[in-house]
Amino acid sequence: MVASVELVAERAGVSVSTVSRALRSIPGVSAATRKRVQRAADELGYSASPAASRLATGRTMTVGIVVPVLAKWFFGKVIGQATYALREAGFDVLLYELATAGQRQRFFGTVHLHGRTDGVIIVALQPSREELESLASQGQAVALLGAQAQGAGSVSVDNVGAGRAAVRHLLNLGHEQIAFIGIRDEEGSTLGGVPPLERLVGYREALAEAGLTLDDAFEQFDENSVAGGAAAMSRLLVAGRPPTAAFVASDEMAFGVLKVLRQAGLEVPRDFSVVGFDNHELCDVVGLTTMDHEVAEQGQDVARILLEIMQGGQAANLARPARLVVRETTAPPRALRTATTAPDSQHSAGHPGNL
Amino acid sequence: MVASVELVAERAGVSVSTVSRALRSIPGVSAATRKRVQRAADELGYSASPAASRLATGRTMTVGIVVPVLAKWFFGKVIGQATYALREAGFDVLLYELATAGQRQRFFGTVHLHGRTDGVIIVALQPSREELESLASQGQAVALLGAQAQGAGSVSVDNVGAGRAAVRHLLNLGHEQIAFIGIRDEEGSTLGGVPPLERLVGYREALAEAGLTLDDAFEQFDENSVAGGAAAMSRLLVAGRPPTAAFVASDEMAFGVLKVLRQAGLEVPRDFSVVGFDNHELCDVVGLTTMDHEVAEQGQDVARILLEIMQGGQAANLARPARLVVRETTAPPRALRTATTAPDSQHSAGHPGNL
DNA sequence: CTGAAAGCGCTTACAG
DNA sequence: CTGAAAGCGCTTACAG
Repeated sequence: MVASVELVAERAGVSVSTVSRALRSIPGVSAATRKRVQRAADELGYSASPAASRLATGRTMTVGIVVPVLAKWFFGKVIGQATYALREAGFDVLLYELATAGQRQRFFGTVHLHGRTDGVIIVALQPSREELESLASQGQAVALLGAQAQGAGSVSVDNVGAGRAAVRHLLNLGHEQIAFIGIRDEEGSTLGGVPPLERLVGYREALAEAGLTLDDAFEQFDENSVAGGAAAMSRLLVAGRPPTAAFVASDEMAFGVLKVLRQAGLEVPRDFSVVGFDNHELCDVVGLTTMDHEVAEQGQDVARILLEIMQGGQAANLARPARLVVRETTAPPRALRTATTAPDSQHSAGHPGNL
Repeated sequence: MVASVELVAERAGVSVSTVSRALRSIPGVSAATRKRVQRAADELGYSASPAASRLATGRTMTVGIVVPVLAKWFFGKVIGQATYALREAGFDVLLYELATAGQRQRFFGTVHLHGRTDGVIIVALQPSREELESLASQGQAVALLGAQAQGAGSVSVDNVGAGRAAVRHLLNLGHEQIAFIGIRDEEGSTLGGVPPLERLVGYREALAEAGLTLDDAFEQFDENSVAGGAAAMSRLLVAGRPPTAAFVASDEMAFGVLKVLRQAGLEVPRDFSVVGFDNHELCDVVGLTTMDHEVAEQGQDVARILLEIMQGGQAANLARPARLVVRETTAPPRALRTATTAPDSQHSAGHPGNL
């Protein structure tokens, strides 16, 4: 049902070599012939067999995108943006979801990409040296998002700085009992990537700089989801000395935090402040204060960087900014507020505390 | 860097034909030889060149997934589930985002899939007869999610019935001024698919059955996003005769509706009820009452159906259920409530109405 | 059960 | 500027 070069050559009255050259805009074909070939190809609805060209050239014009999970806003956004940029450049994209350590092992332990893709974008996964070597031996160009590695391009965010900024915002509001809710990696794998860990470092740095002591009980980890955030917050609620605010390493977890807080009868930000991370598209709906790190741009950047590598360019390493987006989930802690705000404050000192 | 059949054949001391047969578990190879070949292949880290096998067999062991947009929960969920099922069956997945009418035209107007995929899953897009013919001429098996067509497998939901159920819930609570907020298709294309239209039909049917008259001003359409829902709700707020409830065709739009309501000082569900559609993972966070239609299952089903077709089976057409999930955004309308609830109702009849 | 050889449909030196 | 031919790395009748 689909034409071949021979058909086109016959119809245009030239050899297959000429058809091949004419259609791929290779110099050394007269304008007239080129036009004739083009028309014949159009009339036949011809499109070169990808398998045959790949076999002949060794190039696949396809890129792989590897993510730890598909059904999350962050990854959907990144994939969407990267895919768009890749398609513009004429590349197809093959999708790989590595949700478990087992899948990850199988993916890197097998030669699968060779002959399927020319390069691969790895999102939120820190590949080991062996994994990187496997990719290299398969002839893959590689670009990382949210990680860095020798020989690979990358785009990342200063997560330590961003974490510190988030906590500083809370400190500046007067909070001193600040918790951290982070992403727990599944079964010891690094599926969640390193950024979550860096955010914890930023949290600790900010507290240390403020002269506050760290409290293990204030650092809670759980799976990166609404349920995970809710579970972590629930643990904080029963702590001996309850926090008045929390920096949550992902917006989705922060949504869960907000939910638990509401269920516990605590009003945000009156009774508790929370700042998230990502600037998820639904932050606006719940008014979540968060750290924005331009996810869409990261997706485009990582695609551009991979494209450059595949064209023989240098493997660029890009650092992207993060910034605080203040909405409605942060405010001074209640104790402080009653002391500093106007005397006619509606929150009397005798207000029954919920925490 | 990657071994070829010849290398393996040499190492195992057999011909390439035998290697090929042994590795693909084709009968007619002695157990001993098979074992020897397998070992040689393992030692060399051999994996058949996909380009070469595709050229020789005509099969790609790859499936395409086409969605109107990637960065949305619904599509991420569907893709994730379908991808998992496909991978289990040994297929790779190629991703295509058709966000604009132009992209759609280019995709179907060109022979692109031929030689790249054996079949394609099309999500939330109603392909025309020409588009279907193009896919068929390219040798593609096709399965639809959220649409139906001659010769294609499909999984869909009774959207008319689901829409009717959603509205009936509102009617049963006593609402009589019920609005519909739907998805507006971009520039006359059917990128949004038919389900949103069917939900409108269900809405109208329910109202008609209840003996209520339809009001054009109560039917608002906008883009399928938080912003779109917010814009549509804003239009409803300035209507001459304001509604007391709305059935919103997607949860994301419903989130926008909730946001506008809150900004307008209206309390949900006290002043206004809303029921969404999808059972988005974040419904739980905001307490949105919605219609669940088992999105994950739909993703698995459509993959299974495509797999069956590619194995030469019948193109199955599956209908899936939808059900109401009551949370916290629906209640009787205020007027009714003050009249029917206990006399000591805290909402006095004289309460200043916001709508 | 195993091997030699043709063929899948392109691309690309090599000649002219 | 154009064409004949080899080659990319598999698979699969066809013989044996």
